[in-house]
Amino acid sequence: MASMNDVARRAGVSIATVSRVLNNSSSVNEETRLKILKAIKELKYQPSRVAKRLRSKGGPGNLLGVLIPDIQNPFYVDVLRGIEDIAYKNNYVIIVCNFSQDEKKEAMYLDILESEAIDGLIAAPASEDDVRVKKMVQNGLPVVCVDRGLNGIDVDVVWVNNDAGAFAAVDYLAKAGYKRIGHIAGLPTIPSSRLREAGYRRALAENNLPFDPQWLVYGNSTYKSGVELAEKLLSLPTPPDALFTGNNLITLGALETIHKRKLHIPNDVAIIGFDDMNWSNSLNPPLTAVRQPAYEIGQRAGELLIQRIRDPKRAPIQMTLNSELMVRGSC
Amino acid sequence: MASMNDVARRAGVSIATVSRVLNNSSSVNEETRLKILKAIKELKYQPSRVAKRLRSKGGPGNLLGVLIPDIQNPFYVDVLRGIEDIAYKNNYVIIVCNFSQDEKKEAMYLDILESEAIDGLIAAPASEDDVRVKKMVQNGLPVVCVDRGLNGIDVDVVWVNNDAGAFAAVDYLAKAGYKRIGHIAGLPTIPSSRLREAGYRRALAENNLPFDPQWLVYGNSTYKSGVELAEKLLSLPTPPDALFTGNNLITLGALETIHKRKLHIPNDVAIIGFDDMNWSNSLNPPLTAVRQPAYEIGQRAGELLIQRIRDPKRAPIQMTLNSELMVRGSC
DNA sequence: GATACAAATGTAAACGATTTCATGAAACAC
DNA sequence: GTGTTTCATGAAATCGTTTACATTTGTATC
Repeated sequence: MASMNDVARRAGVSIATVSRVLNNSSSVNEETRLKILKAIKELKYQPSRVAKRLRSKGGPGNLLGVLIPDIQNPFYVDVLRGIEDIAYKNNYVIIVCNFSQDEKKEAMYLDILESEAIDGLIAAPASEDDVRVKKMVQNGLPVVCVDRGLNGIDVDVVWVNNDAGAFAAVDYLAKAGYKRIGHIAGLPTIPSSRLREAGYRRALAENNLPFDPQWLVYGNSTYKSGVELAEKLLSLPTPPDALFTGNNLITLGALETIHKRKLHIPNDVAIIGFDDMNWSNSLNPPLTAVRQPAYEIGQRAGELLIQRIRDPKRAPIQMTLNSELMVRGSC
Repeated sequence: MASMNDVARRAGVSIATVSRVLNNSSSVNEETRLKILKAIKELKYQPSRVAKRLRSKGGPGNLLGVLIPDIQNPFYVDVLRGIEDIAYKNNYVIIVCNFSQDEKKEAMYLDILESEAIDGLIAAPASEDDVRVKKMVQNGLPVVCVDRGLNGIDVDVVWVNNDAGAFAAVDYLAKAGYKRIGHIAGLPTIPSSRLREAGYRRALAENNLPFDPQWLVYGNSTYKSGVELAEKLLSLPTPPDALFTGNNLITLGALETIHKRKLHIPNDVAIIGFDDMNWSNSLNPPLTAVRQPAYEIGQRAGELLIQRIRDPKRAPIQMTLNSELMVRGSC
């Protein structure tokens, strides 16, 4: 790899001049300018982003960190896609850190990101009291949260109205005549899980349905937890006649259990899931789901982050996107 | 962020000694050693990976590039997971480059990766004649290919036996009595697509089924292409009575079309897909599919890459994992 | 007691860029 | 002709490491 020095030598100028041409920072004679450009082409010179990053901290290192809790979850993959699209368009690359809901792994990744001198971070923190992420914000690193906020700290957030989305789903079930609506919730440490649970409870209350604690179970937001908790609910003496599942993976896991038990949806048990997938229509039966605009969440987060990198003093924005109930055949 | 200089000052030694302690590269007095460790702790010093990478090229910068064609494809997400697991265990982080099957974007990303001074690359190149990836191999960068190889270049590859997997699927359909087996193939520029097509043709031949070109269509391996090409095949005067779909997304797209047309699987049309998903069982009906061990592919690729970084002269390995036909209800 | 060697540490150059400051030449005003 | 700008460029410091080389001290060898 040719360095700036090689280019300078070849063009017969100093590296300072080369740098000036590259950043057209100040006036340089047109003739030398062309000489330098020629040399750059001939040597196929490419500036080293590493050197640039080391030298000008706080300057544009063009590197972002993305911290997500579970890359198996299609929701985060879509968010990631949105981020990547925006990042790429702005000449940023992203380091993907999947911490698999493991706080130790999360901490390790945050250390590394700091050490990599990233320009900004998009994170779905492990909890809203996530000390490590909070500290990074306080240290002045541009941060945008997705799906979850941070307690007591003003930070950009992009999310959906989880409470309203959950309410819409459960309300729909109630109005459709289901009386024993169960809920498989995600990790209670995750704010969005709690908000969805709140929506669930509120919908029960407003429809005068009793809340029965045995029908509310908590898992860790994985496929496996969906399988097992559905098993648990459906084995009850009086099992729910409808399920509201807290996310993508839980839904798919629950479906697995329902099918294994040869139960008919929606006659034996109805189901509405939080998170839509573009193949929800091909499920058996087509799944009714609360759609989060995941890709768009990623895009918005990416845009906010790049904005904040350029203007660190902009006041924090909390962006709430709308969820939408996609009614299909599963209830 | 504290630097090595700060540590040195605090411990009353020179930065060289600090560096020696950190890399325990040569003997340093136990007493000063402890002093330094204490200073490191007090200052919460963390070495800068950027500076390290700049200084010692070829040394361990602990940064890998991953170049994948389509992050929407669950197959690659699983591969990515496998890579990430291994990378994380070895203190590497990965820059994820999703080029969305766009060669220009791929080229741009490769430039950037070079400029980021990555230690190694795991790539699913756009084609087996991918000039840019080839050049990186020739330049001595450790590279492992997944899912696809490179023509005329000896390079580590991890993939499955695509031909055999496809054969097994189509052979199964034939033996089950289907006579008009259609195939929605992926991009013919992708080696794995061609191998799957070869397996398809071979299975037809060995079962004495005529090959009808109108039942073989090519798309770009996306969900959308699955929707549209299934539409095309099923609109033929004599439509296929069974479909073999070339990948994950094509399968899901084809299912969408089949359901939209209210066709019954497998009575109206049977389907076997390449690529399994852990929720295949929840599809309508449970999907028969050729399973690729995607997560394991990622792990193996990660291991090979780290090996190669440590020993660049090791002879290239081509690792072929087994695919498996998961028979369920869709045929 | 001079020489040699090992251990412990420091000095300074390098990696590849950016950026401040200095310098020289040309242009202009008086 | 001297002084002041302006334009074009170069020299050198800097970012935070690693590492080749130099230096100091203590100890073993003859």
